[in-house]
Amino acid sequence: MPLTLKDIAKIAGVAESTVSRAINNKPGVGAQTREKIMEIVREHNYQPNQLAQGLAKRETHLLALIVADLTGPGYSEIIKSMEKTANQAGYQLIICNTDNNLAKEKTYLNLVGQHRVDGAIILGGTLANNNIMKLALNQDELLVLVNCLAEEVLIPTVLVDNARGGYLATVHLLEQGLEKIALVMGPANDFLESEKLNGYQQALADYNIPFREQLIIKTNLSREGGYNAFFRVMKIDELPDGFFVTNDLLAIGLTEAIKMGGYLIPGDFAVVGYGDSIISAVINPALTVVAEPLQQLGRLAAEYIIKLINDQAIEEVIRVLEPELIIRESSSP
Amino acid sequence: MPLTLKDIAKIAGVAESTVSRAINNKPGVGAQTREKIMEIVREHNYQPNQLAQGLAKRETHLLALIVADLTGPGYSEIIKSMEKTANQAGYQLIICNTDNNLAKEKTYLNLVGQHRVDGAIILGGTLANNNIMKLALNQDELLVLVNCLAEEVLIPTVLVDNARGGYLATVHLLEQGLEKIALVMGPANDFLESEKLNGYQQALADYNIPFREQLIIKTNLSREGGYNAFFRVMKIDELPDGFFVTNDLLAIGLTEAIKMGGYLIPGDFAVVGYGDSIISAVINPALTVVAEPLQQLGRLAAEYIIKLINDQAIEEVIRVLEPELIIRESSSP
DNA sequence: AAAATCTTCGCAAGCGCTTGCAAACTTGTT
DNA sequence: AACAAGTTTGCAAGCGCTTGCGAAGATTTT
Repeated sequence: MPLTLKDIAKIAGVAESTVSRAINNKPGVGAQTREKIMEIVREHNYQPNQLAQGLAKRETHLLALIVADLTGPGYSEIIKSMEKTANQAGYQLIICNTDNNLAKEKTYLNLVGQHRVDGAIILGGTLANNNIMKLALNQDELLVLVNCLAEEVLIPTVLVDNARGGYLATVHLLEQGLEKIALVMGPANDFLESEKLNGYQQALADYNIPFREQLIIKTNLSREGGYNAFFRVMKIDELPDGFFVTNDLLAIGLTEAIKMGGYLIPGDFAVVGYGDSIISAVINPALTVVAEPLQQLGRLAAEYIIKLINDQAIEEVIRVLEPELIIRESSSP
Repeated sequence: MPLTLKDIAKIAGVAESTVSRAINNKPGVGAQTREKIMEIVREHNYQPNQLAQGLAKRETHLLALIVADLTGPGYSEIIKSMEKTANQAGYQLIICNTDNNLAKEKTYLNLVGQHRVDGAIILGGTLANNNIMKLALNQDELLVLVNCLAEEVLIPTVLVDNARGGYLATVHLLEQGLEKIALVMGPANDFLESEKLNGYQQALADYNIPFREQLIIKTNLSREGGYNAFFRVMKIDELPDGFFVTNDLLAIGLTEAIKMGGYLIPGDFAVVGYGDSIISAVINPALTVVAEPLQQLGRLAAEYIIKLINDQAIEEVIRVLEPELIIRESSSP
């Protein structure tokens, strides 16, 4: 059984309140009394019971990390840096994997409302927007969004400029002299995906290349999706000379299909992927990709939520991070 | 401000204790009283404050997931299934990434001792053994180990039979008629690695192939490690005809080196990897691997710790799961 | 040296819940 | 009709901590 405040007070020969004030660096304790108490605390390795502390102060120092699928691309990296930042500020992360299950989602979002956690971070994906909204409308629910965006309601968010990413990728291909660039993407109702499309279009416009609807292949974000996309594209009248693929799995499938078709990358088709997972680096040929600042994403999210909890101002409610182009073999001239 | 027990009691016109008993399905509440209370609870969507509940019952329904590096291979998969299982039993996982930092490790392990969490799961890696021991010696610290093993002290553990994995991989290569099988592995002081070596040796013995120390390449578990391993092996007098690689990253590096050297897989060298990450499937050629039952690992770990918490017996203190061989191109005849 | 001010400290209530115990109420038995 | 036995409910203490407020002590002021 761990020591309690009472025990420390008894040992030190002072009242519990004095010990409490000493430990929490609050005024109202004499210098030598404080030192004596701290000495005893150190000696006995006393650590206050967070439950009791939380109950009294109405805070848990817990953060809910709500994510549809923990195994998402780059998520471990993001989460790792999130945990680190949170931890340094004295917070712990609790995992809430929703599996895209509406009920679980709701339960988890409730954690905040029920004062079980001090705040929540929603990471990526298709978390039901109305759930979020309902939560957000309860004024004091603290919430930060990472790599996703809420509609109709303003919630502190940190995300990557996917339009910029799409732009970078497309421009890179255009700069290689390619003009018929196919875009293989996921469902366009996903904000992240549609932004990439925007960037793609912007790039074409800047280079005076006409946009051709045919070259946009929407499929599901999977390996098969990528695989099939290639054969779908091969059916159109004028073949593309380059591919911009918005997702890792898609890229894998696509490159497999290309090779299967007996074509060479980058000889016949240049390919640019999205997301600097290890996969894109080991695939053959190594993929040129738009890389997202994963660590920064995680760190900022943690910083944001902690600031919110402490009633500190946030610089930018929607913080947009710049992606970066990593050039490898799959797009060399 | 959420409703409290008191509020519900007032609405129902009964004492708090009655409400508490009704909610917790305890005896001593009349049927219609109970129903009436539950009705009100539902209607107001009341959820007890876990902090207060925890304080009174001395339990938090929190589990610490202690892991050296969250981004480890297959960990997201394990964690996902762990979270699911824990959650179904009413527990939440809190992330504790130690970064192999001894101080953090200690702090996190303390969470258990300080009654901040009801139990802890240590996942993989090189968590300092003496830390664990010290913790384990405190009788009532609840701890489960996943994919690692404690020395000198018996702690409930669930892990994969790596010796079996090594055996399967090696036998598979032997069955292809290969006789000079190199083993590329991580540091042998890692129990997981040394077990694979044991399996390898056992397989050789069963097939009457002499063990040759030269063919064992110990390196660090990284891509470069794998890359360099190949060139180290090429210096020995008699070249191998097959490789058993104990790790994903290692396998990537090794295959790169092999291709770089102008050799073919599986033509010149057959390769078998370990751990069925997506990487092994997308690499060229697709890797034959020993796959670990990741989901089961996570689920069992959660089940174990929850059983411990509830003072239930555990079938086997050390639960060993069977790996499985997935045959792909890299080892075809 | 007494009064006024500041500092240091302890008392006690409260955070929201659980639980042992006794009071009140049922029901069954003779 | 009276009592035993069982059931249902409420009282109150306690989990370990924080914090407002007043008491005591130390320090300064006139």
